[in-house]
Amino acid sequence: VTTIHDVARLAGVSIKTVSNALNGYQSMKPDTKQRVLDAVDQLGYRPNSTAQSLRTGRSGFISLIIPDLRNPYFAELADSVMRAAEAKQLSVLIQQSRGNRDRELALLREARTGRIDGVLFSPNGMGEADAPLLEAFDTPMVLLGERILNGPRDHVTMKNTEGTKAATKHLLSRGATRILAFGAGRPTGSAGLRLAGYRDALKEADLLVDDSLVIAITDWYRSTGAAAMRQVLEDNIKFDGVVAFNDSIALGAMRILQEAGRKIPDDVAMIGFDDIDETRYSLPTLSSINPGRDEIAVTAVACLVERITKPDSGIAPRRFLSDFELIERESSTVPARVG
Amino acid sequence: VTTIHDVARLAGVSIKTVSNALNGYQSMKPDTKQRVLDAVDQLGYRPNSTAQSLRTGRSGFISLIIPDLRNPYFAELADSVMRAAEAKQLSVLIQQSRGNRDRELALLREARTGRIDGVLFSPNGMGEADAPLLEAFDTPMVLLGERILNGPRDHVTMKNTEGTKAATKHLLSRGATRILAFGAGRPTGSAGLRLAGYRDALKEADLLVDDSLVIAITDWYRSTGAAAMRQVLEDNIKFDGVVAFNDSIALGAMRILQEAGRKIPDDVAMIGFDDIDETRYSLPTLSSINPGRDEIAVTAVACLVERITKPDSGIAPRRFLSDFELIERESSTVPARVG
DNA sequence: CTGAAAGCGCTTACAG
DNA sequence: CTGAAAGCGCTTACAG
Repeated sequence: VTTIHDVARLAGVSIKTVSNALNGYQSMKPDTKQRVLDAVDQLGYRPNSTAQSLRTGRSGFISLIIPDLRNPYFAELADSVMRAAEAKQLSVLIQQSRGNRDRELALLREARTGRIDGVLFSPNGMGEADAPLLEAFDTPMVLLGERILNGPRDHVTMKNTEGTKAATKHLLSRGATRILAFGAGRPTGSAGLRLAGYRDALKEADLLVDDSLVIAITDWYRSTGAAAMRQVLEDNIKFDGVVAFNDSIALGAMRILQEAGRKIPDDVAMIGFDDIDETRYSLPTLSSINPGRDEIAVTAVACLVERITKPDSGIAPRRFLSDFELIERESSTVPARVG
Repeated sequence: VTTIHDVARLAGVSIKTVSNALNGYQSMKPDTKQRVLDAVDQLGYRPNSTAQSLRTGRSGFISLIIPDLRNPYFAELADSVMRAAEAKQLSVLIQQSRGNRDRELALLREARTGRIDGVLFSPNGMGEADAPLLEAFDTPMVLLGERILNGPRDHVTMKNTEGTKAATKHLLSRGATRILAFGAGRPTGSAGLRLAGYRDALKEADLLVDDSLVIAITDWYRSTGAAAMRQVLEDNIKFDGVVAFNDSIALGAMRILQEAGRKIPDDVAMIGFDDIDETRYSLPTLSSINPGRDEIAVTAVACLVERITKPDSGIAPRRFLSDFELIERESSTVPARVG
């Protein structure tokens, strides 16, 4: 392999001059610089980034710890984060915790071995009670998601409550009167926050919450959404709108409704949450709340970069909420477009 | 930060002894070792992996270059690769080429800066014609996918032809007589190979290929599958089976069929290809060809590790084909299970 | 504007 | 069984 010494020798300068020419520090005599650059080209020299890393203390890597890449939401988040990081010349190391608390802790510990400049952490196994543990990790860190809301770290998340509130109002404005809150479950985390938004919207419209319309679903997959909707139909619950707390359960429910002969949006108007790619491909396409994934990614990366570059700025943990956007698609359009 | 020198000082030994104790080389006096380990614990010392990397010439990172993480097939491949790599103590750096040839070349070049031990490359922008270019990269590399079949590198892929052949025979054995080859397109790559399998199966059954049953779809998404199926219905083509060349187009087509009142599998039996997670959640669940993604991942990683550890073994490029498995689900079951 | 030298934190022949 | 020292390939004060 060719090193900086080979280049220096060929160009007839010291290695310092090679380094300067490549990194653009200081002003140099133009022809010296050119000679170096020519030598670099001729040898096909590429600086060894491990050595740069050891010397500068920066690797240019950040890690993104998420539960599972097979979950479309996280795959898309990862994509957004990679784009945001690229703009800052950072590479992203995706790590899957599989929702396992021990793995999360192990990954956090691993981040301290110097090959990673900072961590974007979306906890899943760890919860609010573990917040104090995070202080033990001196790695720059930004938290994502709703599992740890009051940790000792910067936190970037979305407007869960405002999002479902807007979704609910949207269906109300389309004439729906009996709307399912589809996906309630644990009182904490996203589910609780999103249910609160549903309640807020009804309250503002001077409507009472009918508890039989609040449908519990703990894990939010296509299959659990389908199963829950099957049960709703069996229980003969009357409804003309569905605010689903994520897109997957909405898509699962949609198929069941259609098989039962209910037209969407004519008989039942639907809206999901997350705005995953699939919502653009389903039939009908699914209205959804875009929680601002790109903004979350950009903000989180910017925050992390700040923590990395100013490790002891003494700035207290900050909270950021991205703006959401209601995306209207066929599933809640009146009158219904023909597919 | 604490370094190996701090540990050595506290334990009253040289840094070499600390290194030995941690890496388990050679036999050591047990109590010396214990003293070192105690010091490590007490200081919370973790070796700096960048320094290790510079010294040993290994980073423990491999990169996986894929077109797009938002494509479920690649998200799942990435997951499989990460598992396989973890078993070999390697971390995976996922890089998205977005199907762009220039980006692919840039990522390949970047891999030569020393922070990456080897590359798992699934070309998309680059094609067969670019195969010679790959020789310019001295990085250990294993090719995935069907874009470059005869490159100068190890290649791990799946039994495309055999898979669709089995799928087609499966539907024939279920009584289907007019089966769509759903997703033909470019003659090269997966589409061509999979169409060949369809033809093989018909030939073995002494059936002629009816060209009106060969449906062209260039890009394989849910939406393009839906559109193609709409067209098929409009054209009034008679059929009672669908061999889809991937799962996404099958899922898109499925919805259109159901909206048109066709029962699956009673009126139309269906099978896809890839066995993505979604096939387990759709209604009906979708039969599919599992192309052996885990085996591909394990083989590719093993191959790459061999190339990394024996860079000049002089072994010629090798080809591996994973075994496939036909997964029967509701969409091709006779008689139909009730969902 | 450029060179000689130190040092980032490790591992590993080389001695003893 | 362990220590002193070299060196992986860079960047960056320190001189000149």
